[in-house]
Amino acid sequence: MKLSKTYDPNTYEPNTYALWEKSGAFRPSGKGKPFSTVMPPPNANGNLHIGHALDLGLKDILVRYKRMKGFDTIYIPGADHAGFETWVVYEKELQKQGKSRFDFSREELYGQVWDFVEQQRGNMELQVRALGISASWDDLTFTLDEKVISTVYGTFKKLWDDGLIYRGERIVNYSTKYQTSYADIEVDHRTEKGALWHIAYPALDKIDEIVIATTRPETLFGDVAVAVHPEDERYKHLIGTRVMLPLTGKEIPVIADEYVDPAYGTGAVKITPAHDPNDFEVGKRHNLPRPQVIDFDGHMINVPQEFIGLDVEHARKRTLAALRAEELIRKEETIEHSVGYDYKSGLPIQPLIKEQWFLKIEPLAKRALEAIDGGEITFHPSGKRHILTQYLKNVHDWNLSRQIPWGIPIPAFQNIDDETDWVFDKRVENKEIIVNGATYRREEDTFDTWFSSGQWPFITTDVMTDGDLSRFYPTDLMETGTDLLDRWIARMIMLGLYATDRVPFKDVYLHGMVLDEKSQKMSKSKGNVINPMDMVAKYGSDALRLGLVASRSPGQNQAFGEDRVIAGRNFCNKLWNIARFIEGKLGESYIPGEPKAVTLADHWITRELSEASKAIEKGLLTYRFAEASESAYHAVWDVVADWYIEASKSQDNPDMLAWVLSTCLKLSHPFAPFVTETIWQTLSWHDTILAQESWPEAIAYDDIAAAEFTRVQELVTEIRFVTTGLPGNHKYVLTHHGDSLIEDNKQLVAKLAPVTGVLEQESPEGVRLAVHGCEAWLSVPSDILDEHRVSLEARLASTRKEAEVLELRLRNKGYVDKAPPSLVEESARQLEEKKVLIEKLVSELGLL
RNA sequence: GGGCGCUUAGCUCAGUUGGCUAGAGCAUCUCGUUUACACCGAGAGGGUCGGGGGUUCGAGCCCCUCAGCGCCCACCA
Repeated sequence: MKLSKTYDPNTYEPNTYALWEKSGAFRPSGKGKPFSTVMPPPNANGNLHIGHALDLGLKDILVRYKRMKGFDTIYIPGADHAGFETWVVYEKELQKQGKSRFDFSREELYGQVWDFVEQQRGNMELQVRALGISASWDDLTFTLDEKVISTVYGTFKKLWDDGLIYRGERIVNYSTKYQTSYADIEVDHRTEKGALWHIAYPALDKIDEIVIATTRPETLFGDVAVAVHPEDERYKHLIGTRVMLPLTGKEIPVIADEYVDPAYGTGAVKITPAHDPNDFEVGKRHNLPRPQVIDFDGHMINVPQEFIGLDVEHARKRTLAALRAEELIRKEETIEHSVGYDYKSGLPIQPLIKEQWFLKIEPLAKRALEAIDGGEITFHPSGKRHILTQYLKNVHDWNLSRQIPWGIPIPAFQNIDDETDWVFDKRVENKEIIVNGATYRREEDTFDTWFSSGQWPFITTDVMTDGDLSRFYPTDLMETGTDLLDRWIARMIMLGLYATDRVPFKDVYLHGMVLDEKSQKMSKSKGNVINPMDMVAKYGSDALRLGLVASRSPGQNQAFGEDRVIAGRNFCNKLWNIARFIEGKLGESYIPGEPKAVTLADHWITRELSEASKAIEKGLLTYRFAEASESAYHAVWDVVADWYIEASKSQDNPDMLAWVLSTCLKLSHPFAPFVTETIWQTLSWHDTILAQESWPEAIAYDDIAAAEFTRVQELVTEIRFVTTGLPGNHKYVLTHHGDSLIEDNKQLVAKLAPVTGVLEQESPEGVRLAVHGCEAWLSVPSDILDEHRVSLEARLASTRKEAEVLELRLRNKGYVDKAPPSLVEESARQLEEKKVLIEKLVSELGLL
């Protein structure tokens, strides 16, 4: 097959992927030790972003490597219904149509979103393929698949039976825009400047007063008490008395509670149980009522007429104005405080009381901590472990309820005659069910998406039903973004341990965010988002993968450099041209024989590729992807292309050439799957699939011959250095005085180095080459030798300095006594080499 | 209020049990159409590893300290 001059990825990638799929290359082989990883399911109706390309690509590198190493390998793909995210998108669609969620029943909405998602579901999966991800598509799991729902219900039932699920009225983080509650973790806390108002609440005697401090004056209508610290001398006399709640004519008690910090504000706090989590707790302790004054849509209720219906912001202004009019504001100070925002809408989160389903997290968190502390899970980078344990130590009960229709319905029913009587039942397609003669009405809320995602590893491997894939659990690797550490990783560990008694994965690898070229976070609003598919179209899928992986360390956010993608593209082209050269050399009718190292270059390349293979494996097994890919890059480019191919032009060995090519392809395959497979398919001497080939085996070589080649390299490099340093673009004759290495490798040297010939002479003349391993001269005429003197002198000076450093080191008793002997030997050897060079340089300068 | 991370060549970054004469890609300079590749080849320049102190035979790597950036967590009104 004739290959074009440059590799054009777009011509080959789709066909190559189709070949893989058709041949079943990505299905687990059923042979060997299992190796598994699970894809963090991308949003089914979304598009992949650059972070996905990194995320999916890193795992794929390892998966492809393990497959080649003979593991029974599976990469389980997924698609996420992305409950809330998708719902927000769909609700916008509804708005465009002039409709709202209240126009439909839950079933209708669910059906509509299902169709909406179904329409564009293919995109994401096509994009994953375009990235060359070797996923086992037959095992694709969508987060609303039957098996997901049944497993989630099974876990919920177990939690319910174990008394870990409870329904409670609590302060929840509520998005008034999207009309649903959030988990703590979904609230975006921002530190900002705000005002702290000191407001006087008059005592009943109208003479005394108590001044409270608040950032939220509009909630005073919901106040049920003023709290002070029990030991606070300033207020002790007021404890137990009543004060007037401004603007309302209500009387509220002054109570004592340890929660109050006497040093903050005025040391007196208004207590609003319905709109502040702390106040809620105080209210509970003191058995206070909890009137709600802000409604779920963010407007004022149960307040004096003039405030009814105002949104929070206006209510605040009007309340302050009214207080000012009554001269009750004593002070206004500016403070820094933290405000919770809706991460989606950017509006403030309202703490509101709502009855929700909660999961008692403590026992689960405790068990997760034990597993982590017991070393059952390894983290890369290891430091992230502490972030997780810190989270697990402080985590609060998890609110599982979401008031959105797009999700897994909570399988609970409420007795219509007894609102405290709830039963677990999976018949969620019914609005009402009869149990023991009583009618129960269905819960309308759905689960937080993370409740099902948190069970992903054991759902996708069918552990609970002991299915075919259960051998892949626990999975070997969980690789995802650092941002998902608590919201996802923590929950998978907790729920995995709870449901299966085993950790869901052995290793966690966390990558950092892919930032834009200027190290800024990518965001739609900044317009700096890089679409991975654009990169694939421009440079090819492999180039993108190589570019993303290069020089990237775990857990570290890092800028995206198109430079690196270009370097990746060039690497693919390099491979392509190595193949063109070798295939051209071998011809269409080549029949492979046993590769056997014959020439010095053969021995050397065998050694180099065997070392490269080891370096790549070591890199991959320690999750140092960048180092591994660099090893492959270096082996292909600097070793094979720059030296071996060139050397083969003077002495070739077809079977070795074929072996070198296939070894290059195998070693590079995890990092550049498309181009390597494409080339593999052009090889005339076999019809296998590279993705299913085994990792290269080392072949025998002679150490001495390999070392001799490196001496030839040193000689060649020196000739090149000297020649380019001289004026004019002349080539010279290389002469020597019975040096067998040079004499035996005349043609090789002449091929690699810019010389007009290699001659053996009785008394060689010209520049004596400062090379350690051999004795040679370059026939430079004396009139241009002077030009060489300057560089020679510089060379001598720096070599002397280096020798001096080595000498000092070896004279240092501490070094000789304490450093490892091999290191001392190495230094001594280096010093000897330097001395030889100095001697040569000195004699050369003397000749000039 | 807690925790984490970063500061290494012009740019983006590697550098994990301390042994480095500190690397890569891109950029720069010089030369080059040699039977694959200009998405190329050969060669070169460029860094007191943020500042200061310490431990050590030896520190980019460990400890202390200062400075500058960034991120995460948190129910103090």
